[in-house]
Amino acid sequence: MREEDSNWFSRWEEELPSPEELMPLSQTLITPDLALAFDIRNPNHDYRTPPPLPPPAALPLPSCGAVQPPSMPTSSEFASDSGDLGSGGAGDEPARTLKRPRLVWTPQLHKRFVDAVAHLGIKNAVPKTIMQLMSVDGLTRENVASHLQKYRLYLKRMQGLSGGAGSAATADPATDHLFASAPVPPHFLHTGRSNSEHFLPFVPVQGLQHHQQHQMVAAAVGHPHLPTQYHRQLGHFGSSPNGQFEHPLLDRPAQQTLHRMGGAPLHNQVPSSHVQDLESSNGNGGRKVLTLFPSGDE
DNA sequence: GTGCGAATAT
DNA sequence: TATATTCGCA
Repeated sequence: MREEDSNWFSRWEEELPSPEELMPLSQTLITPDLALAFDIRNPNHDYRTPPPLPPPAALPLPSCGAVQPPSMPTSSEFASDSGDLGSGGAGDEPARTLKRPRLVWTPQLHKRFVDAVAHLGIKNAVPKTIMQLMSVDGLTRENVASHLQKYRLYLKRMQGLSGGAGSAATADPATDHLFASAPVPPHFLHTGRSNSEHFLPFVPVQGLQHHQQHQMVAAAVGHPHLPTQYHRQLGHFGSSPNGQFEHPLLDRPAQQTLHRMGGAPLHNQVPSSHVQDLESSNGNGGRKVLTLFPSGDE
C-alpha cells in the first residue's frame, strides 16, 4: 500500500498544473476578456470583483499544523445578476442580498476537490480547509460542505460495495457519474476513520503555492429568456451534452502553448471549453448557474 | 462565535 | 437530481 500511496501521490503531482499552465489571470467571476467576448457590459452590474488574490499561502500541512487563516478568497462578493433582466432597468439592486448562482461541479472542479481531500487526509478534510486548498475563487465553504456531504455518501457506498458482493456493480450510475470521473484515493475506501491518518510527507501543493492560484473562471448563466447578452453559457467541457463523460482524466494533453506574453493582453477565451447551452440539456426553466472552470485542463 | 455535519429545502 | 440552506451540536 505504501507503494500505492506513493504512486498516486506521484501521479497527483504530475497532474498538477505546471506554472506555465497557470495563467496569471486573476479575477473572480467573469474575466474581462470573457465579458468582452460575450459582450457583457451591463452598466448596472459589475461582474468583476477586485482580485483580492488570496494568498499564496501555504498549505495547511498537517505536519506543520499551521493553517493559514487570513486571507482567502473567502466569499468574494458575487455580482451575479439576479432576477432583473436588466432591461427593465429597474433592478439596480446592488449586489447585495444577491444569491449566488448554483455552482456546477464539473469533473475538473471535482478533481481538485478530490485532490484536496486526498491530501488533507480524511481526518483533516473539512470544508474550510478543503476550500482553502482548492483555491478556487468564488468557491464558498458551503459549496464545499455540500459537495463533501455527498462525496462522503458516495464513499460510503463504495466501501459497502467493495466489501460485500465485491462485484464492480455500480450503485447508482446516475449519481456516481461525477464522482466516478475522479479517482478515489485508495485509503479513502478503507475505513478511514479508525486509526491512522495519513500524513503525507510531501510538500504542500506545489502548484498552488508557486503561483497565486489556479485560476478558475466562473461564469454565470442567465435565464433562457435573458436579453441577448446573457444568453450564453459556458458549458462543461468535461462532459458531453448527454451527461456522459468521455474521459475522466486525461493526462495532460498538449496544453495550449500560451505563455503570458509580457504585456500583451491576451484576449483568449477559455481554451478548452466550449460554449454550449446548458439550458437545453438542463431541465431548468431558467436558473442561474455558476460554472467554475479551470483555465487549463486538469 | 466558529464551523462541522446532517437534515431539509429548492 | 444536484446543489443550497437550515439547524443542532461540539
